Formats: sequence, C-alpha cells, structure tokens
Amino acid sequence: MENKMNIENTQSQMRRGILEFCILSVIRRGEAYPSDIVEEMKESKLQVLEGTLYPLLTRLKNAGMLTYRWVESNSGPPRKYFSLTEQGEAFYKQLEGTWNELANAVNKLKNKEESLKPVTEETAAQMPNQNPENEEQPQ
Amino acid sequence: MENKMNIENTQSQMRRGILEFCILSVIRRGEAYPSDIVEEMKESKLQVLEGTLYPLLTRLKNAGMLTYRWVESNSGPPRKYFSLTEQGEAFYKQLEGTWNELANAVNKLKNKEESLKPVTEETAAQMPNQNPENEEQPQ
DNA sequence: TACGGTACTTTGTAACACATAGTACTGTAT
DNA sequence: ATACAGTACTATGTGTTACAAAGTACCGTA
Repeated sequence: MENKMNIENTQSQMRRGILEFCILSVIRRGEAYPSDIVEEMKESKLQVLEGTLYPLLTRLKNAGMLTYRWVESNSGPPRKYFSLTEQGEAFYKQLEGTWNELANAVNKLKNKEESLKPVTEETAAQMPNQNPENEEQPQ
Repeated sequence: MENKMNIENTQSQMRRGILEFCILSVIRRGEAYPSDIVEEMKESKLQVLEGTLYPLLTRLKNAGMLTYRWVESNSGPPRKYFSLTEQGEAFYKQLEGTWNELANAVNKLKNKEESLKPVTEETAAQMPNQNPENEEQPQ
C-alpha cells in the first residue's frame, strides 16, 4: 500500500530494455572499451553505469555477439576493446527492426485520437463493495 | 557459458520499460477494463499478458495514478473500468517527455555515422592470456 | 445443478539494472 | 624500492518486474 512510484525508477525501466541495443550500436561503429561506451552513452543522454555495463558486455561476449582484444594503454592498465562478431551484427540488425517497430507502435498509440468509446454503460451499477479500496465513481 | 540470448527475450525486455507508459496512454483516452487494454495493445503490436497487466494496474492504482469503478457486464462478471486520476495525468505527461527524449536519443545514436575512431592503436599488443576465454584478434 | 465463458487474483520464477565494494595493473612522486 | 593515486575490470547482494501457470469467483444457459 501507499506505493511510491517515483519517476526516476520508471525512466530507468524505460532505458533498461534498449540498453543492449544502444551498446551494440555504439560498438558497431568501431571498437570501443567500456569507459568509451559509458562516455558516449552519457553524451547521448543515456546513462549507463559500470556495474551495468561490464556484466552486459560479458553476457554478449559469452553469447558470441562480441569479441575483444587487449590493447595496452599509456595511462593505466590495458583495455578490452570490443567489436561485433558476424553473429553480433546479425543480432543487431534484428534488434534494430524490433526497435523501429516498437517506436512506431508507441508513437501511433500515444497520438491516437480521444476516439469513440465512452464506455457502453451497459449498466453502470453499484456493485457490492467487496473490497475495501477506493470505489469512487468518476463523475 | 554458452549463453543463449534469444531474440524474443530481448524484445520483451524492450517492451518491458514502456508497458506502463503505453497502458496509461490507452486508459487516458477513455475508461477501459483489462481485457480492453490487452486487446488494444495486441492490435498495436504490443503484447501484454493478463499476468502482467493486472499487477501493473493494481500497482498504479495503489500509487494513486488510477481509479476504477465496477461496471456490470451482460456476458459475465462485472468489470473494473480504470481511468486516470489527476496525479496519473501528470505522471503520464512526465513519461511522455521521457519517452520522447529517449526515442530521440536512440535514433540519433543509431544513425550516427561510422565516424572517426579507428582505435588509436597505442600499442595494439599481445597481452598475457590471463583468462581462458576467446582472445581472437579481430582481422 | 452442472458447465463453459469471462474476469480477476495469487504465487513462483527468471532476468536484469544498479549500488557497492573489491582486485589488479599502471605510472609518478617520494 | 616503495607508497600512492588513477584507471580498468570483477564480484556480490538487492530490488523491480514481466511472465507463466494455476486458482477463485461470478455469470448465463442447457
């Protein structure tokens, strides 16, 4: 009861589903190592944290979508540069299709007119209040 | 190891984040009861299942975003017709903003050119294979 | 009174982002 | 050399939530 439902949580839920797609999208444009990706995502207003990114990359690698190679850095330890495998490229294409369909569907849905449907009022009736919650009759 | 990473799962993850938004969007256009919503979502290529929808509606109701009233049906038990509260309307507006930003960011990201960045090859070097996974050097 | 349809509820499971803490390697200053 | 700070990667625990599946309750009809 008394649920909070803060907007940040819902927003992060929205990001969640497309993270994988976005990260593949970044890597697809050229080899990248994790901090690169975090940075690029932040620029694009799509926040990702380390604790999210690393497991995700590992998952994608184990699934055969990504490979990496070590590249030494002159400012710290070596880096894992990731790139898409052939399989990863195919997977990306599928996700792109999914994203396009989805975005399209959502936009259509939210722009639909305040159409018809004023509830057919079959017998808008008082039911026995068999549950204790708020039973207010809208207008 | 040998992760499966089936596309269906990822697709459902994508849907996941925007479900709440879509459902609010449907209800916003007029009172609706669960089966209505399932139907409308299916038409829009956005699958939702009962076991998902009911808890979601309850959550939104408990958070004060929705109310409902009972309406008798002539083809079965009475139905809960849901509608947005004032708070729910405000919440929806926020989510709409979030969605727009997000969709925008993703589209920009995925349409970015195969830009620059051929990895600065500082010292693309063979590192000691300190882990047993695949260390293949791309190309 | 039994039965099929519709509506709603409950419970368990798995996926996953996130927060946080920890390990390991690097170069630089003391 | 030794300590320290910065960077890169890893590991663990927690909370949220979609989904699956089974269950309960109400309705009209045979």
